Amino acid sequence: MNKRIVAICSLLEQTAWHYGNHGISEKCCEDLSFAEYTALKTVYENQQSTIQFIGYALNFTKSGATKIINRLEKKGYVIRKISPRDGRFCCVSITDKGIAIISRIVENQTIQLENILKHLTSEKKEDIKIALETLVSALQENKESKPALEDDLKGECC
Amino acid sequence: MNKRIVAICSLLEQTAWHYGNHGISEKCCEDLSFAEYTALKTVYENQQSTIQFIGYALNFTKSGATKIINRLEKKGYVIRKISPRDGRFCCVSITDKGIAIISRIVENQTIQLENILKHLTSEKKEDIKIALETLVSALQENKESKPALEDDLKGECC
DNA sequence: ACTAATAGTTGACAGTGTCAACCATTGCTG
DNA sequence: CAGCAATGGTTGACACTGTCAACTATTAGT
Repeated sequence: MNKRIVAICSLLEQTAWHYGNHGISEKCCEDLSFAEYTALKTVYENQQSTIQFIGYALNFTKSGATKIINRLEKKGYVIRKISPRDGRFCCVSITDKGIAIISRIVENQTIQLENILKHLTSEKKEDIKIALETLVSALQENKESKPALEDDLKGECC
Repeated sequence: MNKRIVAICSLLEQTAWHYGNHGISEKCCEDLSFAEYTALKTVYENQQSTIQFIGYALNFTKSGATKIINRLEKKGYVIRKISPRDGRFCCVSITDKGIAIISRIVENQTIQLENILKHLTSEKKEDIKIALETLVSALQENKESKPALEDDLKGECC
């Protein structure tokens, strides 16, 4: 077994734990869980997302997606609209309040991470960024794409 | 706000999501959740861990740690023993069955990750590894250490 | 011995995602 | 155009899982 890959795997798990629900959420997600924050960010980055799209992005079932959007709507961070083009679809978009909290959270996390990485040289930070980019895009490619979703619903369901 | 740090933050969140409960667990953790797997790995790497130590490693309360060890014990992956040195302590150690499942999971994940990263050159993989190492050790340093735990209980409570 | 501190356990509870069944809308077919 | 299948979304029952607060048991200090 390739030792380097094993090591990367283990490192990824550690960062995942740090950045998952048990590292981040309590400190800087205000009234959002990590899942809710991720969902909200998805909506933020893909205006007029459908419920299915959000579910796909989070690896949730559609009912899971419905519920998380319910919570976000109740808290005032997103709004639902029925698509005029096709009454079955639901267009979820972020509110100003939603944008505000996303900004605050990103800012907080950035400050924290900046502090954690403060001892590293600029080059090292750049290396980390590039490495993560490579990794994430490799992960993305690996995720089997649902063409129907990708093509049809990319930000224009309304 | 430092754009590079913001980017790293976002990338970390994405990998965290991939490697957290919603990416990994269903595919290769058999009958273990990601949390249980992490706990088991902690026990594996720190024989004779106390409950508190496991809780600390996972960012769980001690009652959370108790429960996760309960589950692992019921499944036969760890055993409890009361410390002969101090009857308040609980020494948790991994069983052969536990070692076996850890090995299987690590192997599966390695194969998966190997596949995901197969298009990258050896140098790039090395870069990723080094970058993650830097990051993880920076994260580790940041985690305020509980000296009492660290000194007293490191693998020798029994 | 009495008291305080510490390790661990327990039960009630809340948050959260899945499953299966359901409704509503649309599109296809004869 | 009627009927039916396909699709998007919602709902309620459920199970899992971690926290909180209260508890027991053991040890250490005076």
